[in-house]
Amino acid sequence: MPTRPLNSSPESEPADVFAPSREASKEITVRFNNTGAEEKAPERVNIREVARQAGVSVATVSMVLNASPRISRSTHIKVQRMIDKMGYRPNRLAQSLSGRYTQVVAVMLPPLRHAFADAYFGEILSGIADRAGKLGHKLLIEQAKPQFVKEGKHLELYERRFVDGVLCLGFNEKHSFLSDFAARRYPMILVDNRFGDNLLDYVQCDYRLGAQQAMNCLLQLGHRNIGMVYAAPESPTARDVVETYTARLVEAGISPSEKWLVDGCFTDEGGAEAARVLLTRAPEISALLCGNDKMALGAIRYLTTHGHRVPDDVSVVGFDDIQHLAYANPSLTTVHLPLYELGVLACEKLVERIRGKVEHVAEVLPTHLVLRESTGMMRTLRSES
Amino acid sequence: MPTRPLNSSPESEPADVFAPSREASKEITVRFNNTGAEEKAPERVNIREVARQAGVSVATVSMVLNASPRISRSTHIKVQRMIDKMGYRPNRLAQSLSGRYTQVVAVMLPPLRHAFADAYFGEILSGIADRAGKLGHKLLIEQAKPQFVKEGKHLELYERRFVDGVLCLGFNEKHSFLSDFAARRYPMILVDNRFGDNLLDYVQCDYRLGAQQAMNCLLQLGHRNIGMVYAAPESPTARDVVETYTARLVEAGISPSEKWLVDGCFTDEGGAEAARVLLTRAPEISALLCGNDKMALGAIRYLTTHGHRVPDDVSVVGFDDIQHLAYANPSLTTVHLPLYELGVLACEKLVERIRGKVEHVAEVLPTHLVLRESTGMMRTLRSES
DNA sequence: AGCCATTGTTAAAACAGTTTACCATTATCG
DNA sequence: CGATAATGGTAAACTGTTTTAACAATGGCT
Repeated sequence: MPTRPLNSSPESEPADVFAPSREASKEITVRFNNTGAEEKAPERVNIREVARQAGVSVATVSMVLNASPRISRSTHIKVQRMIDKMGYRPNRLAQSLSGRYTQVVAVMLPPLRHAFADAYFGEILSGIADRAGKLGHKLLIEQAKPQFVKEGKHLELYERRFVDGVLCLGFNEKHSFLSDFAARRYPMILVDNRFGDNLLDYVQCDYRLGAQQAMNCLLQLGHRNIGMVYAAPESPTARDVVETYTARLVEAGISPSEKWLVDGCFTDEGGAEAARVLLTRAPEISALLCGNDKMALGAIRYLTTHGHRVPDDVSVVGFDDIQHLAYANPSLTTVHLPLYELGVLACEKLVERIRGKVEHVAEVLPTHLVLRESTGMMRTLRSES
Repeated sequence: MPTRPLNSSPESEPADVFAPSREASKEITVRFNNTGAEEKAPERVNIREVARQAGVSVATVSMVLNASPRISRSTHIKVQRMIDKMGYRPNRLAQSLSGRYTQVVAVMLPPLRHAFADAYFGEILSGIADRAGKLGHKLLIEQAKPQFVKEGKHLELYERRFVDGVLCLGFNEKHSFLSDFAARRYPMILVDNRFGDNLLDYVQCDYRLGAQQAMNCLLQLGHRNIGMVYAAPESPTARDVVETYTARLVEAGISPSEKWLVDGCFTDEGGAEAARVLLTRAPEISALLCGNDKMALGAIRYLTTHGHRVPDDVSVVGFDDIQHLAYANPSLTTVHLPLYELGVLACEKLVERIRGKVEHVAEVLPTHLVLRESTGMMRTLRSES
């Protein structure tokens, strides 16, 4: 999608955004404060004040703010000028209280220790944040700690009118509290996952397609004994990958073995350990498909430090295409998930759902393979050629 | 709401000239509702409803909610019971509108492409989020894109009453808009940085101490020709490190050379490139101090792939101690920054500042060295022993 | 008994907007 | 020319809470 500069330098903006006149008045304000009179220093102006100064009713100012067609051009200009002159900014608490929407959406993260420092979540969040900004929505972040859910705070988010809707990242069918949202018809979208029964709204990457792309690559390179480091079997999308992996093996006339499958817990260390287990109990393996890049990296680290060259002895394919891994050594061949775009889509669809423009959300985004250095032809084929 | 009946009672009562009881006419409404249909499932209950059912005034319910000591024990229990029974949740838009605080704080991130996926920001954010939760505050995230600042949206955050205060991560003196907050006395705390004039509130790690710990380590291992990969010279804390590095060299009787200093831009690739430049133009270097872990990692990657063993030929020390790097090969000796704790402290202090409990915030947290495998005795010393 | 505190409760006035029903003007048309 | 429609604007009701001033009902003390 948008290809932004890697180092977008913020100093491109002018040094002083505001007119010096405003700065001057500020100084006066501060002095006034210091003499100890009243702390009404920032002098909040409200809609009534604007209406009086513009010589119109409060309703008229409100309609100007909301660009109502019932206001004539001349009145609109007159009022808008006064708004600018007085520096009036509508109080959005009052707006939301009397209106229908809060214009805030929440992002819920799972209770992992490093949820905020995660490359996978981060990429999705970037997309969400960008689109939310464009749609005039603010973003609230919450981590769904057990305590949080137990106290029903996830429902309070709506019921106390903190937000209009919620995006849930990194949850799976084990997190039954997610059904609470649907039961009350509160707008919620599951991001990059779905529930088995498809009763919950979701947007996700096409993990089946991704797994096929990865398997095609390995099979075409001549690999037949392909191991898989999976994770989170309780997640439908993760199961998609395993199922596709198995199906492709069968299609290629290879009978998949239980010995070729190990859980790597989505972590770096888990990936390393999984590689150890796999190559110990199934030395015939010449390629590994990993459920995410972190596990792939861990696997490569284990392999290279234990006498297996990558890709000469063992090929490795990852999943995610997280940043800064193009520089790894060897650089990782991986299935690119359009996570930024998924975040954008999730936010877009959530707002549509909030506005009642759609009833149900179920969207899938295609993946593609990024061929780098961690994959190669199978050993025997290479020596033959 | 769009379909708001102006006249809340369905049956048109004669204008109740004598009855000042809006409450009375509402009772009819409610009875009507209750005996009528049940289709309006979520049926929002408000404080008036609770008051009527409990047979007390709205003020009393409000005081029960806020645990006012002016309410008798018996009344408190009676009202609380009704609140629970009806599942009443106070509308926080109304609470904030009438009250002094929104109970929301914003976190501002710099306009970097991967700001949300960053291990450094993520660790601080974890601390902020945990403490905010404990203090009953919600978290809003914003990325300070140039456009955002240019339109004055950072001030709107307060002026339209989105938040009570702001925490700014990853900014430096070049970002002059930060002074806007202080000029208006809006609560804002700079996290892990400060402005030269110290007019802005801040909390930070003790970078001078950290740099000393790192230099002590290298000097004690016998290194004398120590290079430095720095970054962001416009940031006071980053300058602290460079200054301390230079000072310690001088103290040890070593004259620092300009050739030993290279900017690595805080990135992995920058670190690799910096290492290349340093070892090309100053082959005498036997140790590197890096301004963060990412650059250290990049440097190690360059070194190990270009005939320099780490730590046998060159020792490397990082800064940050970001997670999952303990597993790198060789694992990284680094200065641990208490980023989680810094986040907690920042949030704590911001809320104190909002509440008016403190006037100015300036806190510094100590660092400590984590000795791992990327450092070793200097070559010549080793061979002597 | 009369007076002053103390205690617990309440009516009403904020807070700052949006929306609706209604009311003047003009404009259109048979 | 008068009835009807369209246009532009407004008063007041409404969103759901906190807070303050006032008030009744006790209790303690001369």
